[in-house]
Amino acid sequence: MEALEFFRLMVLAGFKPDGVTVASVLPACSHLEMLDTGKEIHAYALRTNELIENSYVGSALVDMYCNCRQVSSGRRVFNAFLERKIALWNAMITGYAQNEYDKEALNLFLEMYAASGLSPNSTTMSSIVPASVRCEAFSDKQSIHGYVIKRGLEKNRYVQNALMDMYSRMGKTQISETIFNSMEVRDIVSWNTMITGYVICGRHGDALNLIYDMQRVKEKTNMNDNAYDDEGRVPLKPNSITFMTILPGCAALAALAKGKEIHSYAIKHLLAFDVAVGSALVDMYSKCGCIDLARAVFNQIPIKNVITWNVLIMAYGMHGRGEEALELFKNMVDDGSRNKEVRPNEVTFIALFAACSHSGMVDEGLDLFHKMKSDHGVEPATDHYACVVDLLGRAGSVEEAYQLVNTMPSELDKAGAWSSLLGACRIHQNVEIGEIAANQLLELEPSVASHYVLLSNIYSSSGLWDKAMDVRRRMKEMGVKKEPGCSWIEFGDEVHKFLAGDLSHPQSEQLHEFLETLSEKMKREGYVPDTSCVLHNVDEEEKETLLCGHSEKLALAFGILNTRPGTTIRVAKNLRVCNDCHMASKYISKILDREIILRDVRRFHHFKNGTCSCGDYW
DNA sequence: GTAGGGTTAG
Repeated sequence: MEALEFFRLMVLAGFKPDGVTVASVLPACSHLEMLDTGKEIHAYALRTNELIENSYVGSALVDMYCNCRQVSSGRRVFNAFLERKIALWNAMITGYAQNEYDKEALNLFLEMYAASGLSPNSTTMSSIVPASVRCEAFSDKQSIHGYVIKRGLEKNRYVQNALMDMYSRMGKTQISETIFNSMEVRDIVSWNTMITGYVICGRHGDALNLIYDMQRVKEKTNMNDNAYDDEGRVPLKPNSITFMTILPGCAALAALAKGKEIHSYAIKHLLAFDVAVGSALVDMYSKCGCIDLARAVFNQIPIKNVITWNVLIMAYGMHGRGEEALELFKNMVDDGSRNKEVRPNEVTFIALFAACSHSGMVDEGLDLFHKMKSDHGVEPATDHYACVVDLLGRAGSVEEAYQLVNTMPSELDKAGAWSSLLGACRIHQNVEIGEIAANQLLELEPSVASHYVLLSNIYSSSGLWDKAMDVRRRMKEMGVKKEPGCSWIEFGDEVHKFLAGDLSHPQSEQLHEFLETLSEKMKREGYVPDTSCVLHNVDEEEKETLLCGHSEKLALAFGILNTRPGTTIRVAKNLRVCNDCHMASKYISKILDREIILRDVRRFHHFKNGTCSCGDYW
């Protein structure tokens, strides 16, 4: 800021800023995204031949325009230069790449090479590598590594970081590791890139280990000081990017113990109260089944934004606590009247409708839907319709839900709404409307497995076996495959995964035996296996066996067998929980006196003493 | 010049 003020004073006082002055004040405009001031300086430079022919001024102008997202203005400045130095080429290439004009960046790179005879340097390559990664038209990505070596740029930290990222995104984490391990100097970006690489390929344990290592290296470098960032400081403290990379991984895995460790690091590094990290923590706790911890973290974040609130509203909704979600929304609106950072947005309403839907609060949800535009300025979009159709349909008003789909504005995509409607028809066994919805969906999204599965289930639960088989056949013909059911549970340092009917787990035999004995005990208490979700053309006894192989039951059995009596069991699943597993979990919670927290793909089920927090409404 | 951006129904 001061630099800019100084510049103005200088001009006002009659001094003529030279190229050096202008080229050093422009980066300030660029950094602060002060486009108008930047334009003012550009206009000033245009009045002086000496200035506008200065290549450094040109590069700074290109950079300023591109940083203010005025890429075409940047290109005009670039074009005006006939004699182009490498800094000018780099400014334009980087400008393109940072605005994701990847093809343009690559074309300019080729042009630079062909037309000017200039050799790309490390700056050029650290923009070209990410641009080529994103650019689909550029297929032989790995060849760029060879090119980097040919140019002797493979020892540059920025280029190495960019290459590591490239390999991670190509699924070749091992090569990223090789580069990372070979680096003489690593900075925070190197570490974060490697951590991200591990998260991308699902190696969460390795990602976490790297955060440990990071802190050890920090101690080492404090002594010999061979790693530094741009300002020459020792940089190897995790930053907010580190935490935001790893926390969603913990959330997805429902890895509570790991999440808590990360939380303690975040506290240690004074980042737990950062709004972005804090929001990610709230989400992590919520998705690990700890709604009260999520609330506690939320309460401690001093400055919240709309995402922080949305995360918590969503969390209460997922846990079936709709009343509290609405209460939070009131607080949010209240807070938003003073702070425009927390005004409800389109995601807020999705979270609210989901919360109402999970808690059967139809009237409250509809009321919000009718007021969202008038009271909060949020236009109902296609996703909102899909949620409200779900809200109505799930509660049994299938006809009304159908009417809502029909009254949707024509410009909106209806696939989501049809899909909600189809789901409702499955729950309430409405063949007629289900067929209508399915016909639309099989037209719009012929390769989505769930549409076929839902329709087939609607038919078979109404005894229309032939039609059900027909849909299955059609699905097979289309080559559409259903995502296999998968459940997982954190145990010790690892997350154990189970697929439906999985026999690969080392304790597999023991788990199946245990489930069979348990099943007998449950039957004595009144449990009747619900075989309706097993569609195979097999007899009842075989259906029961198939049910025992459901992934959530296997994960649950694993948890019970490997933890002390009374320990709460937390299981997560990639699909919705099936009727029978839901029922069985209720019995198990009672017979074995265990709290079971089961997260399905949409919401939580807290089983305790024979009942579920969802009230059997899901 | 290189790393991420957290929340989203079915």
